[in-house]
Amino acid sequence: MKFRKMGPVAKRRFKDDVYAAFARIPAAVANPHRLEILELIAQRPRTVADLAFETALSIANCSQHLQVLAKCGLVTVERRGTFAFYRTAGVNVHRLLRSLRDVAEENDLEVALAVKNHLGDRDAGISEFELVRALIADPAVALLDTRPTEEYEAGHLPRAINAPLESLKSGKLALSKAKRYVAYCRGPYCIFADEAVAYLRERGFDATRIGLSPMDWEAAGEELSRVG
Amino acid sequence: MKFRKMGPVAKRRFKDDVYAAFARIPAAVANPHRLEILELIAQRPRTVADLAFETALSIANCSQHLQVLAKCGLVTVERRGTFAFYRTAGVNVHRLLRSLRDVAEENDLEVALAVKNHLGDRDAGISEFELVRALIADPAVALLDTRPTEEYEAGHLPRAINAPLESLKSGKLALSKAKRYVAYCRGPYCIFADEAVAYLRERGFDATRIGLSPMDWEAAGEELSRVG
DNA sequence: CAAATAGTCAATATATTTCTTGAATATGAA
DNA sequence: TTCATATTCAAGAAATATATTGACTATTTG
Repeated sequence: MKFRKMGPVAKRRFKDDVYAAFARIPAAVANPHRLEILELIAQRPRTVADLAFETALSIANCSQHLQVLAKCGLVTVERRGTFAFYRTAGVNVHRLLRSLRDVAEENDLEVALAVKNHLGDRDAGISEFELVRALIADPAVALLDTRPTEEYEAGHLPRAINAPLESLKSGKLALSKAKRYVAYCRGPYCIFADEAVAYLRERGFDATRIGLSPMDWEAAGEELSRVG
Repeated sequence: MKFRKMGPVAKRRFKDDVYAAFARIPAAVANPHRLEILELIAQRPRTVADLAFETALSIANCSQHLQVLAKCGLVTVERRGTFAFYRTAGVNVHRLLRSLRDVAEENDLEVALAVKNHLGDRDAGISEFELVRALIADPAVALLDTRPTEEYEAGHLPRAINAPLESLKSGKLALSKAKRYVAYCRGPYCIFADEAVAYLRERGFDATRIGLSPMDWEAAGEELSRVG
């Protein structure tokens, strides 16, 4: 079948339909809880109960949010026994989250403000992406993945060491004052890396954070390292 | 000021604040009319009345939508006399629109369905982006920008000729059966290129469409040509 | 089989978003 | 100054989205 000519009224109806369908994707992402859920499962797949706990939502509510996301194809489910593991649908979803953050950072002062209100003048950190490659290559630098071990295992930056706060506190990690520590976590709005940097600095180590997350790294077309 | 430690309750409040602020951007884009408005002014700046006409909205309603977009920093206004010219805030906004479309195309069957319902099996066209560079370089190919002249003048693909439907119909453009015509317009959900291709094919020309728009081209970091 | 667990569904009250209407403002022209 | 034009503002009705509650289904365990 070929393209069919339309009068002006048909054209308007067509456009209305297209944009209505199209708008469902931003609508799915336009809820604070769903955004948080998305960023969580972008780190690694999770069950409904996991997500409900981490987001402080009721299980029913969380399940409903997940279904909204699934209906738009933003997340997929895999059922194993009575569990439902949700994961992001693909790298395009990560790219979408990334470009939302880019716009937020460039345009929306309120996000930055909300962060400042709580964090004070957060450590500006080493800039971004271009540098990360150099950091990975630099043997004087130790990259610290400050996320929970499960997320580290699901994919981390090359050469990064898993170093969640408890792990640092336990003293099991051998740290050196000669090294330069660069911490990252789930992204610029996550505080794991801040906590780790604060902890390390108090003890006299050279520590900085970067805002880049493994999700961003992958969205930019780079490979993540995995365990096992 | 440095990073300040937070208890679990403070952390939750912090996250709620961050994601609430963050979600305002997708919320602004989550309305069909605002999406259409954004895609229109991504082509070239427009006045409120222009946009109201093109989207078939009342002027007051359109103005309100524009203010929602402006409040998130997605669009900017420039006032000249009694006119208000709205334009997209920058290339990040274009990238956001692009990644929404990517997700839509990959995941959301309904958009594709809405398109199919109205267009029939639309001409699949030559694939995408990678090819466009080759097309631009190929002297046997004539790139047709089928958008209105004002949009063409605001920025078009290198070597493209402005060829809105009326212009083709008027016969003022010298066309050759030896050429291969490749048409584009505002993007995959716009029908200008379809109309041009249909018109040319009826008359025995070799014509195809591509879905790529000048906006995408720019979002990918390429330069647009401008008149004047 | 019954009980426990993980998740989903359905109904409803609440909150938010959207469109319409008509008035208000602000600029430029006569 | 007066008028017309382009846009914005404000209030309210209608439509939509959200969180809560409690019931429901399906799978595993005893």
